[in-house]
Amino acid sequence: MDDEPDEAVLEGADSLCRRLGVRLTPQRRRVLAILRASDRPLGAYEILEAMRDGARALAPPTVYRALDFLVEQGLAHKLESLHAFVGCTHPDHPHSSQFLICADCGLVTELENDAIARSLKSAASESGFEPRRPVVELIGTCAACSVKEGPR
Amino acid sequence: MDDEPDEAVLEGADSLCRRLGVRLTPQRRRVLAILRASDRPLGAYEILEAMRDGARALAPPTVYRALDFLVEQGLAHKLESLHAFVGCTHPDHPHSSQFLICADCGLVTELENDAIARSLKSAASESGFEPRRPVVELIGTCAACSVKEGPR
DNA sequence: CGCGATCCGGTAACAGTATAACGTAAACCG
DNA sequence: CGGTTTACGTTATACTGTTACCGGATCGCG
Repeated sequence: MDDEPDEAVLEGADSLCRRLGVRLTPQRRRVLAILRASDRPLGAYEILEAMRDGARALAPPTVYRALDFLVEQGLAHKLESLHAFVGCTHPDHPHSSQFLICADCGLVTELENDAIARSLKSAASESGFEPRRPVVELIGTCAACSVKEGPR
Repeated sequence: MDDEPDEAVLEGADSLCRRLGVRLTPQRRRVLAILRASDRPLGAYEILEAMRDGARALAPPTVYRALDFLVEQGLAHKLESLHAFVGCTHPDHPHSSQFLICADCGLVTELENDAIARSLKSAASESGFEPRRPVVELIGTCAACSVKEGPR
């Protein structure tokens, strides 16, 4: 059992932000830590709850601001179809990712598939469209759940 | 006053539903008409507003139920990143579509690109994932707006 | 026809997600 | 240091979507 690979990840985030010239404040770092510690996507209000400090509760904008920052820097992703957020599994380099979301067990897998990225990019440029933020989420059944439930 | 291509579209929807053995009730037909008459995605509450009949206002579930139906039959699509809905531009055959969403002017273009669909499907099956509902939305700048604003 | 099953839609209340607007403090930079 | 920008706390509120319950229409069938 590991002494937190988390801490290493967070230090990676620190150095990434230093490179980008942006500030990974304690608040933002904490939100990132919560996301990374979770094995599933978290809603903003779940994060809010996880951040509460005894009786003292934070307000939504605090968490939304931190999330905006993390998403902007590529340290986290928003899953539009779930209204939830995940920590990025490989934030070190810029990338466009895709998500496989199991409707049955909630498992989310982040892909970084070049063939998909390329086909998107080329379809967009055929229309003269300049993509900025791709949202690619496949909702379906993961391998484990397909087996469990049997082929339909 | 109307030779509206709309009426033709709605009749197409009628016959599609007959084929599918489902009922395109007046309520649902009306929501579809509103979507098709709009040149941009509409939120559920905008549709609600468009459906209001003088002083008499409908309640949200009415519209959400109609939208659920339309989306299920492929007559409309939900844009997850906008929390909004559009009428489908080619509902006649089952298809998985992709959307180009201009963050600047709001223009939304529906694509039906096989290369994208194939690359998604193959990436999914590599993971043993069985896709059911694809969500593919590219947020960026459309051709017209790219020109207007100039290359950055 | 009579009867149950099912589908559709009206209504009230509410749950969940996200933002606006405003103020204060801390960090950065000349 | 003084001015500017950035981050964060707080209140209130807007927007999006759902639960639960009910009555009426429609359909299948004996």
